[in-house]
Amino acid sequence: MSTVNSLTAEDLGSAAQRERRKRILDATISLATQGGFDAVQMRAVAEQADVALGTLYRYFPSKIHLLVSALGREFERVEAALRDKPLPGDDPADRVIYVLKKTTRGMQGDPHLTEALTRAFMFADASVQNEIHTVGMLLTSMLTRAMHPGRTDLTSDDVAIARVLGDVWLSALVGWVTGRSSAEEVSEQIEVAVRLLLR
Amino acid sequence: MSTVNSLTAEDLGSAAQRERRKRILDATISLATQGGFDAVQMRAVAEQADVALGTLYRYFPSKIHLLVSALGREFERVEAALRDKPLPGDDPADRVIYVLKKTTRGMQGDPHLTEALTRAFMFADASVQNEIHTVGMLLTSMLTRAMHPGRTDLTSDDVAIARVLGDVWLSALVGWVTGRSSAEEVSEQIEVAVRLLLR
DNA sequence: CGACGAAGTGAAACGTGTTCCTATTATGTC
DNA sequence: GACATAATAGGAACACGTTTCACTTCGTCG
Repeated sequence: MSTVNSLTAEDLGSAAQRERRKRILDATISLATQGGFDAVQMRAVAEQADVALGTLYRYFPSKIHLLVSALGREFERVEAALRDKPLPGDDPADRVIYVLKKTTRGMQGDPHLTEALTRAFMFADASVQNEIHTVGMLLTSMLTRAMHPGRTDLTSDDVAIARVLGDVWLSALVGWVTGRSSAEEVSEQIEVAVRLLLR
Repeated sequence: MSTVNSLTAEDLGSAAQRERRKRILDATISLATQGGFDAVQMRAVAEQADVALGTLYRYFPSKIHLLVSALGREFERVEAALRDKPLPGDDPADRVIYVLKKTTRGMQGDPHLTEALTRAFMFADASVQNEIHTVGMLLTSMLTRAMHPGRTDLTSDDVAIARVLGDVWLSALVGWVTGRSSAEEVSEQIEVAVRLLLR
């Protein structure tokens, strides 16, 4: 494999290494929360994580890898939190709207963090494929579960709809992050897309 | 107005200035075509456009402004080319697919250029609002025209659908640019979205 | 024509992502 | 415990976007 990858938690043998990785991601989230994309400076991350710059680059080969990995970890938390409880809402549309809006509200509560993670996600190129794929799968599976809780045999249309909804949600988020649309507009865009797609 | 803006063609009084602006955008497109986002280096653009670096920054306050402005100019060309001829296809779905696929094919013929412009569009923040807005309007109007040629009274659903389609198209393009999906997958994503939305 | 302000030039300098190199420290093996 | 290997620290150096500044050129007005 010639792709440059971030070291995942499983790759790391020793507890000290997992601990280092965690400190790095914590520092990333902390800096991103305070000042957004620009505040996540590699030297600052290294210092706050108490790690040398070279070590940081050994764990994450670029700032983008670092931020997308952090996004992945956050998304896993969200997905895990949603996985267990049953979702409110009587039909797929209601449940999907619930999930997307709840997630959106969560992100809007942390504008800087959201800005940093979204920008990174959008700027990522092919070398970040793995990390991106992780996030994409989590998003799709959150949406399909909301559409059909507990169902394992999804039609290709189900998956296609989930994908389109994911696209719309991401675009809306980018619009919000970049100051082009308000929180209400994001909400509305999601509702409209859901209404158009889930009947 | 406190926003930092690119100088638009209309702002520029003298012919020499319009000429400079054109040279800058030409150089941008040329470099982007050869080597993509990374190859569009501000010093290189300035040199190729035969303009001082400071002047380049006076015309376009950042690399992102520069690239999004270039995207706007390219989009205007495409939109103008489509505006006049009648579109093939008997129903809205066929015509929308025609427009999106034709545009997509055009962009895929110039992978580096597409990569550069798409990355810039996705990375743009609030300070690029105006330039982004131009592009967004062109895209929406291309799509609504494809849906209902010649119609002026569009329903809010028409606009909403066009917007969702635009989102899907952009996401698909980002996926392609970043090596996550193939040209066929982009095609397919578009068709699926159109099929789901236009009935 | 001459003066004055705006626009353009050229080059230096700064900030931050990234790379590289050497010395030091952990880690695992016999 | 001694050694080989890998991982980390520490820091210099490089690349490119961006800023700054002193100077020159251009266009316009009196």
